[in-house]
Amino acid sequence: MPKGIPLTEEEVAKRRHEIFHQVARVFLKKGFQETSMRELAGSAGVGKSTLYDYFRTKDDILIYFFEDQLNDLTEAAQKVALHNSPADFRLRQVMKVHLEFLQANKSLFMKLTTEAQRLKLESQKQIQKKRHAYQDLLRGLIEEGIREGKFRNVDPLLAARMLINTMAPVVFTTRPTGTAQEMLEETLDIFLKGLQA
Amino acid sequence: MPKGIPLTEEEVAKRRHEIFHQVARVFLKKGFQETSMRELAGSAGVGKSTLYDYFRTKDDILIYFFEDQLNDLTEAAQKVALHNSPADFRLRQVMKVHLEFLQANKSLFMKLTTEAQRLKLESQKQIQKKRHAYQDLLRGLIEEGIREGKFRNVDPLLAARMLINTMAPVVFTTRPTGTAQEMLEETLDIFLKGLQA
DNA sequence: TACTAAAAGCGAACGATGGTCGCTTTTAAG
DNA sequence: CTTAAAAGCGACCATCGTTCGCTTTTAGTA
Repeated sequence: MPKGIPLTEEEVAKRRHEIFHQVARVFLKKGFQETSMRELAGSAGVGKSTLYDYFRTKDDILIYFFEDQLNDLTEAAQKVALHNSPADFRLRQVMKVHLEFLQANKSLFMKLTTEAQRLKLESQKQIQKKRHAYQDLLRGLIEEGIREGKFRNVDPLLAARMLINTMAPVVFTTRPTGTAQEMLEETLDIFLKGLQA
Repeated sequence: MPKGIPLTEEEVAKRRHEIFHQVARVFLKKGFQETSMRELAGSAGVGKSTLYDYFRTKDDILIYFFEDQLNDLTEAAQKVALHNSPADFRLRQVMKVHLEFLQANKSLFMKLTTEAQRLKLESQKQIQKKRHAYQDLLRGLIEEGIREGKFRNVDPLLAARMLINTMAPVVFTTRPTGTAQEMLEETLDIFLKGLQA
């Protein structure tokens, strides 16, 4: 990277992604909190301060990519949610997309989700808004299902939060009862049957 | 506490409880990870090393009491689970006991549950066994419900984990949709209807 | 009564951490 | 050739969790 010439925003974003994927290799193995900035820098082949040139704090390294992925999930889910089919079918499709995200790239999003819950409380506040956006998307689908007579009259936000909070721990567990796909399908079955009108 | 005379195990346990409830006052406000050993010691009116005389590590302070409460919950739930009534009714009663635990002492167990998820990964392994014990209790109830024809044939461990993992985040939320009682009741409704034969 | 070992309590010190400061090198503009 | 600006980064800082070893108190023993 030549000095003396300021980087464009694209170059900064590209550099962040490069650094992230390099540091991810080490922290996904031993845990984000268990990995020091010195170790992260070493695995990216840069100096410790370089991390601070691209990220405000240590927590921001994880937040930046967690939010990136959560945005992608919300957008992908939004596309599915806009299909012209019954709400319960679309909800099921959205949750399949969610599972795909959880499992992609050696469960990167899954692991980021788990690590995000272990960040400092201040850091978690930053993520909250984007989590709400995804919750609201599911809430909309559940509301449609209620209007269509497919779902009974439950609190849609509660149901949305119930579903989301169930996802990661049910799939990412030390006591699996089947494949991730099977566990998700069964969880969805129980949930959707619980909503059935 | 007189020196020169070794403390009995009861005295040690009593002392631990005293210290814990003193340190809890400060870390429940600002987060366990956000509170230093120096601050914990100060709030208990003891020296920093005194904490190490009673607890092996910082994490052990929280683990000791989290496990204590989880044992109490499992025992209380066990008593309810042994009643002579339909399994679906008993499951509902057990979850009421669970909510009582989550809400007691200004949500002490709830907050410990949340903080426990932010401990070091090694520390979390320590808690796992006791978590499994509670999961197995609910699994047993669900299995009975299936045998009684009250529940349909789902994987009982998956369903148990689904329910437990739903509890804390649904009730302890920044986006409540009612009182804790109401949110729990509705969550249980959705879940039990989902299991219905 | 004096001595001694053992126990509780604890502050100084240690090695490690996240984060900052300011230096070095490279680059383009004038 | 000079200069300002930018990227990169290691030494340094304050604070952390944990350990070491000291002080005080106590009871048992000679």
